[in-house]
Amino acid sequence: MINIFKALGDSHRLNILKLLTCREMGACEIIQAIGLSQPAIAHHLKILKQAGLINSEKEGKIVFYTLNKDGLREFYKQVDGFLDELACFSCSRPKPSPLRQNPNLCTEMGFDPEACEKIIDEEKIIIKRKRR
Amino acid sequence: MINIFKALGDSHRLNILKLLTCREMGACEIIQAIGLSQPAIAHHLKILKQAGLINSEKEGKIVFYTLNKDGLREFYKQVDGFLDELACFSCSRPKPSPLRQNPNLCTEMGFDPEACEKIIDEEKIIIKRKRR
DNA sequence: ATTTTATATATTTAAATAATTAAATATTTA
DNA sequence: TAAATATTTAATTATTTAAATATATAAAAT
Repeated sequence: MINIFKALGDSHRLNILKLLTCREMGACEIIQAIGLSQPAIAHHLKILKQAGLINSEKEGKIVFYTLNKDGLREFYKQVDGFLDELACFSCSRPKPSPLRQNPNLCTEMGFDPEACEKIIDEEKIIIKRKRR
Repeated sequence: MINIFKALGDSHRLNILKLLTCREMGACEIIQAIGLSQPAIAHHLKILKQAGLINSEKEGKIVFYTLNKDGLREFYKQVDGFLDELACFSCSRPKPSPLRQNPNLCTEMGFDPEACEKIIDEEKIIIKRKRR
C-alpha cells in the first residue's frame, strides 16, 4: 500500500491517471499531453504500472495504457481497511497517555513499555526500542 | 489530497499513525517507539499535522498527539470520490485511443487535440501542450 | 528476402531537485 | 536550571528529470 501512496504522491502521475479516465492512451499521447520528456513519462508510467494502477498493452510500435480497475478497487479496499483499523471509527475516545498521570515517565523509564512492544505493521516488524 | 498521499508515502509516518490507534501519545513516547532522533520525529509529526491526519494538544511541557478522525474520514471520502470519478466503475470499457485507427497520429499531428484540452485537475489547470 | 531507415518506447547515465536525517540551537514550561 | 519540543542548519539520501543510448517494430529501399 505504501508504494501506491508513493505513486499517488506526484502531480504528474495523478494527471496521467486522470487522463486515462474512461479511455486508453498511447504513450506518445501521454507524453505530449503532460509535456514532460519521453524518458520522464516512461519512468512515471513504470511506477504506476508497478503500483498496479495501470495496465499496458503493446500493439506494434505503440504501447497503450489504461487504468487498472482491479488494482484501483484493491487499493480502495486496502485504504478502507487501513483507515477502519486505524481510526477505529466505532470506538469512542483514544486511551490517554500514561504521561498524563506521570509526566516524568519519559525521563524516568523512557516510555510506556507495553506501547513499544506493539507490533506496528503488517510485516510483523517490531518497532525499534532503545535499551536502557 | 496529494499532500495526504505524500504524508502517507513514508513508512515512519505510517508507523506513527499505527501507534496512535485508539490512544494518544506524548511526542517523547513516539520518539522512543519509532527510534529516530527527536528532530526527525518532530518533522514527521509536523507533516502529519499539516496533512490533517493528527491532532496535537499541549499540556505543560508535553505535546500529546492523537489521530484526527475527522481528517481521516475526510481523506477517505476524497479517495472514494477520486477513485469513483477516475475508474468510473459503472462504465464498461475504456474508449480506444485514436492511434488504434491511425498509428501515425502521434507523428502527424502530435496527439488528439480534444484529449489535450481536457482539464485534468481540480485546480482547473489545463495540461501543457506543445505547439506546432 | 535482406538490408536500411524511421518511429515508439525503454533503459542508462548524470545532473538537478527534493526529502530525510542528525547535530546544534532556540523556545517553552516546570 | 532542567526537560520537552520546535526550528535551523548541513549532510545524506532518494526522486525527478533530460540527454544519450539501446531495443523493438514497422515501413521503405535494395
